[in-house]
Amino acid sequence: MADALDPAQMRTYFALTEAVSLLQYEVRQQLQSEGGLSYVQFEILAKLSEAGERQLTMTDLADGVVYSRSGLTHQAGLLEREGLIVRHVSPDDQRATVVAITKAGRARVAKVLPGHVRVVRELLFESLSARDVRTLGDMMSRARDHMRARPPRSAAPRKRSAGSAD
Amino acid sequence: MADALDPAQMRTYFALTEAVSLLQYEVRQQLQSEGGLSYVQFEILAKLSEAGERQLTMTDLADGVVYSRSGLTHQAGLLEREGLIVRHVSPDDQRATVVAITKAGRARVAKVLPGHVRVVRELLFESLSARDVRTLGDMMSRARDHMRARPPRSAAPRKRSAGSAD
DNA sequence: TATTGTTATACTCTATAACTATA
DNA sequence: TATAGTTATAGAGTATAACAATA
Repeated sequence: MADALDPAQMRTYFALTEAVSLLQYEVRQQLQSEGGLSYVQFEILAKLSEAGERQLTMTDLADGVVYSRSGLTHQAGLLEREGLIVRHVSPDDQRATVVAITKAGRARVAKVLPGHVRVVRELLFESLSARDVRTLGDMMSRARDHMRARPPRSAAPRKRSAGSAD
Repeated sequence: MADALDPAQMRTYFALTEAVSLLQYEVRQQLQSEGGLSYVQFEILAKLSEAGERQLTMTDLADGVVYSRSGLTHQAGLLEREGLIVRHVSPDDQRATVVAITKAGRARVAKVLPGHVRVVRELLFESLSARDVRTLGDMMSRARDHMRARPPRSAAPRKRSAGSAD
């Protein structure tokens, strides 16, 4: 029977998806109610925050988020309209668009971050010991790297390398 | 500094969300391409499958999935139109709607399940030992129970108990 | 009066395809 | 010719509010 997971795997898979789903639900509620941000918008702002001096292009951003270019353009448009980011043509490559977070953008992140952290801490970390946190981090880092390394089975997710084999 | 997670927590949180996000993305792709099902639709069918003889109402279903009633009605409508489920008035309570999976519904689940399991196994479990699976299952079960037990902070998620406070 | 579920509606998210401009 | 990004557009998902029917 190849098309079944063993009981332990089933239990783990369900617990994982359910826990993460509950966590995501709360996180989204918090970001929306306290900062008027969708999760994706928060992710974009957070990435720009982290970047510091480094100039990020639209492609760099799309790289992190699992997202289509047009979707990112749309979200960037919304954020720009709110004055949270600015876009300008890259001096290095006229085709590229450099995205930067504004002061207002940083302020917005600062506004929602405490609540965000509070939710994550109360929901997720409150039930985990320091040792659990390390163990979970190790496992998930490994899993993430494994998934990232895995080449897409069939359709290339038009990320950067266009699949000529198709 | 209460509004920050320690480095280990940050790493764990990011790894967890990123890994799960990658996994969900692949799972969704697979369900859509192999069975024309959204994840929510698959969840509904899976729940009905598991239920066996037990009769589930719309409310029972909404209970499992984090979902509004109208959203569930919408999805149930789509599934019924495809002949994958049937709905009829409950004999016990005339207000309630009993939902049941059809033969075609079971067939659809059987059709997508192997691929679903394959994705989960290849992406998630391939990088985890049997011991990891148990450990992860324990932690996530604990976290899930903790989150389920937690009363909503402010707005009651109109599930069943209507919040009279506010 | 409270509960179950549906309907109408509107809004957001996301992706595809066509397009422009630059390398 | 390939790449970066935008635009137009269309479809799916989700939620709110108003509603009907039953408990």
